Amino acid sequence: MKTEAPVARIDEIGKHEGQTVELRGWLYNLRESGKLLFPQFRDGSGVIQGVVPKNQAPQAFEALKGLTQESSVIVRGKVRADKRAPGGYELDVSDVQVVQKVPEDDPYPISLKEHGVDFLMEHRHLWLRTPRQAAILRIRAEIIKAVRDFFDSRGFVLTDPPILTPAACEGTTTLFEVDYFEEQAFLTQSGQLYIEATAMALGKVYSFGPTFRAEKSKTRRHLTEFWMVEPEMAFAELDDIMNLAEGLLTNIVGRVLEKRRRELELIGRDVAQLEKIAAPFPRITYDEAVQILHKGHAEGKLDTKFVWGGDFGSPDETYISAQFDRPVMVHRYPAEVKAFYMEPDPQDPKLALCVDVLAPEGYGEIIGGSQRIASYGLLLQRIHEHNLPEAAFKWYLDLRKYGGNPHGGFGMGIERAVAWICGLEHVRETIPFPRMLHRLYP
RNA sequence: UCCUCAGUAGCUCAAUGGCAGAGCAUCCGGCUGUUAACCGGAGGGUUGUAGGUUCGAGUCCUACCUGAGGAGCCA
Repeated sequence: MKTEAPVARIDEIGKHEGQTVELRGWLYNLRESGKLLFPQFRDGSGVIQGVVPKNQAPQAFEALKGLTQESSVIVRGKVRADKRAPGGYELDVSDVQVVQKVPEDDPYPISLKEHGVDFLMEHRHLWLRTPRQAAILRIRAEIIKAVRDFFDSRGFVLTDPPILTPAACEGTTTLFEVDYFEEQAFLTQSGQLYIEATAMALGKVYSFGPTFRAEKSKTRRHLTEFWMVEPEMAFAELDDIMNLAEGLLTNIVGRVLEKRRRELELIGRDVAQLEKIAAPFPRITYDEAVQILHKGHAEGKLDTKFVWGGDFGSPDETYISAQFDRPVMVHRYPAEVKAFYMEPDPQDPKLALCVDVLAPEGYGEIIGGSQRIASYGLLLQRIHEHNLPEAAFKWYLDLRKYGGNPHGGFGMGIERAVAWICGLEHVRETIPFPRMLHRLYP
C-alpha cells in the first residue's frame, strides 16, 4: 500500500475534500449490496461511510467483503462531499489494509441493536466505542477542562490532598478500609480538611481527584468511586462561596454549549434547557425550601409532610428543584443535620452557614459547601460533640490556632454535573469505568 | 439494610400448566446508493441454581444466587 496520502481525522474530513487521505480506525458497520459495499469507518473522532464498487476498487472490495465489525483497518480513499451521507462527506475507498480481523466464530459482542444494562456494563471496555458513549466522555473532558480553566484563571492553585487518610474526614459515611503497613487507613471521602490547610498557605486553592464512599447506595446518582472538585478560599464568607459556585456552573455550561454542542445533539440533549442556565441563580433559605415542600404537600404533590429540622430526601430535592429552571441554592440548613466543621449563623446559631446547589430537571444535589468554623474553641467543642478522636484532628485544630479566619468552599461531584449537563438517566455512563455497589469489573 | 421487579439462543425478547420460537449477530446464497439496508437458506438451548406440587413446569410454590429500579445516606 502506498503511503503518500496524509493521515486524516474524520471530524476534520471536510478540510480534505477532493484529496486522497488515509484513515486509521475500525470497521463500524458494513452494508453490502451485490457488487457495491458501504463500509462505515470509525477512527475515534467520528464515523464516515465509504463506497466500494467492485469493478472500480477490486482490492478494497475483496478486503472488505464479509469483514467483521470492529476489525481494525487502514484505508485510503478520496474525500467527496455527498448530501446522502450523514456527515456530509463520503470516502471513495481505493485501498484497504486489514490490521486485525475480528474472528468470525467470536464476533464483536455489541451489535448496533439494543442491549440491556447488565450486558453493556459487563462489556464496558467495548461499550465505550459507541458514538454515544464517546460523546459523553468528550463532554466530561470538556467539563473538567472548564473547571480547571475557571479556577486557574481566578488565582486558585491546584493542591492535591492525600487519597490515603488516617481517619474519616466527616465521621459520617462508611469508608473503604486499607491495610497501611499493618496500620488502619482509609480511602478519602473528601479532600476538604486538607485543602483548608493549603488554603491557609496559598490563599485560594482547589483539589480535583477521586473520592470513595463505601455506602451501599444503589441509585442512579451513586458511585463508590467518583471525582470531586473542591475549591477552598481563605477569608471568605458564605456569600463568596455561593457566588463562586454560581460562577463555576454558568461557566462550565457555557463552555460545553460552545465547544461540545455537536456531542450534546448526538446524545439527544435538549440544549434549550442548558441555555437557560445563567446568573443569578435563585437563593432560598432552608426555611423557604421547607415552605415550598409544605405547599407541595398541601397541593397533594408530595406524599409526606416534611418536618422542619431534617435533611431533604431525594424526592424533596427533586420537588424543590422542579420549581426553578436553573440551579437553586438552598442555604442555612439546621446545623444538627450538617457536618461538624460548619460555621453557625450568627443571626441564628441553630443554622449552619452552608449551601447545597440543586440541579434542575430532578438531578438533585451537585454541590455542597459551607463556611468553616473559624474559632478554635468552638471547633474543639464540635469535635467532642460528634465523638471524633481529638488527636486525629490536632493538625486541623492548628489551622484555627495559627491565623484562623473565616474561610470556606464547596465540593462538586463531577459525575453528577456530567449527568445533568448530558441529561443522562444514570451516572454510570459519565465515567469510563464506573465503580458501583455490584460492579468492579471490568 | 429495606421495598419492588427481572433472569429463556452470543444479544433483544416471545411462548393460556401441554411439540422452546422470532428478530439481530455468525455462516451460505442474491442484490450497483445502502442508511440499525433488504430478500432466501443453515447452524445455534442444562429456560439463573436446588428442591417441591402435577399425568405433564419456561410457566405454579419454597429457598438461594445474580442483576436492575427505588428508599435511607450522600456529591
